Amino acid sequence: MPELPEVQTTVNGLKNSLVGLKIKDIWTDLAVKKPKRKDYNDTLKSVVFFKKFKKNVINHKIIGSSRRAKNVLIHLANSSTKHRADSKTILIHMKMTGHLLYGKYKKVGDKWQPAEIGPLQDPYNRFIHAVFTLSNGKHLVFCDTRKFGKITLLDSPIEKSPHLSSLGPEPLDKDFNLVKFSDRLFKRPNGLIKIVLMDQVIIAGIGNIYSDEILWMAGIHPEERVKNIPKIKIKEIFKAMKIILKKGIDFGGDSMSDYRNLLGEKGNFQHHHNAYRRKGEHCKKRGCNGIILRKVVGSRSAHYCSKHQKIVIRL
DNA sequence: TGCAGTGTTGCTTC
DNA sequence: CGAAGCAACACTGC
Repeated sequence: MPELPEVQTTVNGLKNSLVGLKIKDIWTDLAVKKPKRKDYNDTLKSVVFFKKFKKNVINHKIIGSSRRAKNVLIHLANSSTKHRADSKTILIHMKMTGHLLYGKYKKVGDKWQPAEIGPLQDPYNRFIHAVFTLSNGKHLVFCDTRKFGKITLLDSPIEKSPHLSSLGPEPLDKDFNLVKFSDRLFKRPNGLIKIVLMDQVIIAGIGNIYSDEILWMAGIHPEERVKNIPKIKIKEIFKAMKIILKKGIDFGGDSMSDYRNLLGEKGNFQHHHNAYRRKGEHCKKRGCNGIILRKVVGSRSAHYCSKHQKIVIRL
């Protein structure tokens, strides 16, 4: 589930809790000799990579954390004071069901569990597949029900890495303005607006929940083709994008499903949905008496108002 | 009990 | 090149 606001919430937690600590050990049950997919070869799902990863990460100090698209980045201090280019960055992509947790953990048999009573014991915080032991005796834990998540290591400069190089601009960057936004969308003039908004090459960080909410606010049908959207409506989408993503961050992310923050607690954006997962309910837009519909668009489920999000008829 | 549905992405095919 | 479909995986909820 994690989209830009959820990843940002996790990164904010990492900045608060982890900076200055050293990584003392790493455990995972994901690594196998022969990964099923080529793209797993440089992730913790490969035994060979895991060995290399440990060598590069253990005893290194965490100096910061940041977000790029839906990726969590954990920046490590240089391994050598002589070679600046040595600095490494851990990249974690949570995909569908991953999240990072921080606290006291203990290993019981071949499973890890929280050592103390609290939010880390939430049922969705089981399924632990990687554990970083830190120099203060606490742990950074990666739990991921469906095991789609990706953990890898980047050399600097990180933007050159194939894991990041094809990503579009950050929607919340101050200098990402309406003209740039429009230029990005029109790289896919025939694309359906919902699918284009979620295309990480066009713009980074938007997924299914936030695209539904953005289009609801802008009053655009998810299957509208980019080339058919009038300029004034492009501006509405742009404004809605900035507002909705910031609101997501302000509410600490969306925990309608399994997302939890670094301390294992729920976010609150799910209480403020206007479209996502509201099928059959009344539209909340003032003066609108539409009903929220659900339709599969590009093999994703789209939610939109029957009345104020209609396809524009062009003559 | 069984099966449809689930936030993401990258690979393959056309 | 772009669009579409599926596979990676395992659980929840009807």
